[in-house]
Amino acid sequence: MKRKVTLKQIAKELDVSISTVSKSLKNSLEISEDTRQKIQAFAKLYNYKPNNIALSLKNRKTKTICIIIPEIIHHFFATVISGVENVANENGYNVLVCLSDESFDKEVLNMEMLANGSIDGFIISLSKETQQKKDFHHIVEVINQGMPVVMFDRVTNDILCDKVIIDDGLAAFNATQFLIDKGFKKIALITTVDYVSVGKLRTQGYIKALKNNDIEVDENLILKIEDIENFEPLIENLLTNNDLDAVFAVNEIFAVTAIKLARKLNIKVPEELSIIGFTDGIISKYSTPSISTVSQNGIKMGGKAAKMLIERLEAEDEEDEQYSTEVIETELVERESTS
Amino acid sequence: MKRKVTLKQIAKELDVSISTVSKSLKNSLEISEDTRQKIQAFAKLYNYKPNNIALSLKNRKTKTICIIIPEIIHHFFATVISGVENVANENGYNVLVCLSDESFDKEVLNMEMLANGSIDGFIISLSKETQQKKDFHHIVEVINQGMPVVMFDRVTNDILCDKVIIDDGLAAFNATQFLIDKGFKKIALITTVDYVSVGKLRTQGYIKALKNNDIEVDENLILKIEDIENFEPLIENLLTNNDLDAVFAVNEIFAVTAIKLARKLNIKVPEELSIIGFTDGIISKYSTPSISTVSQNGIKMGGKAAKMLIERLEAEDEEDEQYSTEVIETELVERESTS
DNA sequence: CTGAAAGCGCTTACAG
DNA sequence: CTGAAAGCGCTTACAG
Repeated sequence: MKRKVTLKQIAKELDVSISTVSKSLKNSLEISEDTRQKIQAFAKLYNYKPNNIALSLKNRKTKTICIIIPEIIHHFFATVISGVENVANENGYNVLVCLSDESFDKEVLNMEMLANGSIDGFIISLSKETQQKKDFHHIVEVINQGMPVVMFDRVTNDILCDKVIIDDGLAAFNATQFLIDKGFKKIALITTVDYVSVGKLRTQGYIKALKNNDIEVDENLILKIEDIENFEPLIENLLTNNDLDAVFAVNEIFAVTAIKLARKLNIKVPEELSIIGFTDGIISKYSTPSISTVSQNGIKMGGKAAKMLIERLEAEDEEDEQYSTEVIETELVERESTS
Repeated sequence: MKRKVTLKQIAKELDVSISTVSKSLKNSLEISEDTRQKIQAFAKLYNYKPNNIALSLKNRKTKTICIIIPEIIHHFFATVISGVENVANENGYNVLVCLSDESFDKEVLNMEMLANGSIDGFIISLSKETQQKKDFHHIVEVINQGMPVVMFDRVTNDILCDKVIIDDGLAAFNATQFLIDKGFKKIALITTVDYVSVGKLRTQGYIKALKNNDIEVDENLILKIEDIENFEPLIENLLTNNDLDAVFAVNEIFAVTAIKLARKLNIKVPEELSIIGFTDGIISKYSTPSISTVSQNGIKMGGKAAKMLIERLEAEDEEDEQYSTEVIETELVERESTS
């Protein structure tokens, strides 16, 4: 077991100074061809690699960025990580992944712990609890310290920073319009409670589409789900008590659950009921029938977020306080659950 | 924008030495109650937090561990990350996630980049390509440098280190036996090529179960899939050309694809064909019919792996070179696709 | 062409 | 009770 070799050891071994070794390894012309070669050969032999931590301390940057997500189990977030990884690696950055588990405290803890020099910047999608509390002090603090933050998907207007989102309202509007164009009138919405930013926006898009087409908004057809555990009876009720034409669900789980319950209730999908989901994940693809859905390109979102963060990190002029919000386009993927 | 405050600045501001500040903040009894209080108050006011990088350099440990996985999109791996995060965080460790994308080169690059002081240890599941090449020099090197490595799921006997696995052979044996007990004789296997360690072991378990029950092993019923892209025709062939009683698939995707193709071919599942999958992921749960499967508790695997790594990191006596292999129990989850 | 010195931000054994 | 010094592993402006 040979420990990692350091400049100091090489210097001692070769009886030169540490500076000479350092410069030789960087191929500095200051050093004579001769000693350079000797030192480089020796270093290669001992497989010398500079210590990253020492470099980080010296350079005051770590070349690692952190992405904080609410849940890794959600396919969408896994997808975003993948996108972040790709462009981060391309640019020589490492990625630290933190899970908030939808908890405000864990989100705060993670940020505080890492803001002290461990990383160069954050990419974050807010936890539910944070969105509910509307307490963003931890993020503001980090930004005030001069550390760049890019928010994605679950963002807030209360914070000024770079953001990458989809147009949730428009996407929901389009999905609903798609159903209306098929001739459907009784279109139910299965959504989240309003404090989840994207859920609220999608609800608004749904309502707008109905109004635009002079269809009355029936509150009984709007199901806002709070508890992620026991929502099946609620959906079952919705399906049983209303003679629905179609359902628009704001995520995969709600959509696939609606499909399964419809089957149980002997409602044929798509013949008697059309269903559209949101997030083009693995469930939508492999469900039977497969689910038509609004695709949200997580890889692209993650890639864009990483790009924005890295550009800010490497910007020379720190004064450039022009934050921007990038909107990733979505598209409606038609599959078996509609028409 | 106030930059992070350092010990040096506090010392200057309060006109004491850096040592005094450092000690005061650690509540050292060496320092008088008085100055301690004064310094602590000041530090709190300026929200002083020690710089992690400096601590890492000083302590020669970073309190961060890295997990390298082949794919984050696989629900199972996402699940393992979650398990690692949990116990790592409980113990004050951060988690760096790296994706090898099943590529040998990316795996090597990731390890080499991080082995130079950035992290304290690795948790890794081998990429396909690495398993095919059987080239493990990067892992051996890291271990030789004294950095602990824990392998999970896709492991190799060629490396001595801590491991956490499931008994793939036994689990496959049990799943096959379960089908045999139902009275099925023509049981097909959809598996991976042999160089994927877990695929091979599962294949062996299947064969052993058949032999144990004096059922002839029919090579035509064993489908080894190499290409992850275009395997549907292969499965369709398998289903069409053999009058199967049951199918055992070594992962979710193969299982759900078999179900979808059976439906297309008008073969009723489970009435005419029973199907068992592997890995209790989200697809199995939400498929129609839902899929009976061998559950592989990723959270538990990840947690165990992290525990083993951290224990080794914090072991006093470095001489304890007793590596162990933990086996996580699996269970057969019965759902709609069987019987 | 080579090396001593200062510094990144911290800790701690040692002097006074 | 307080502080100067050395050190973690590196880089670089400055002397010689």
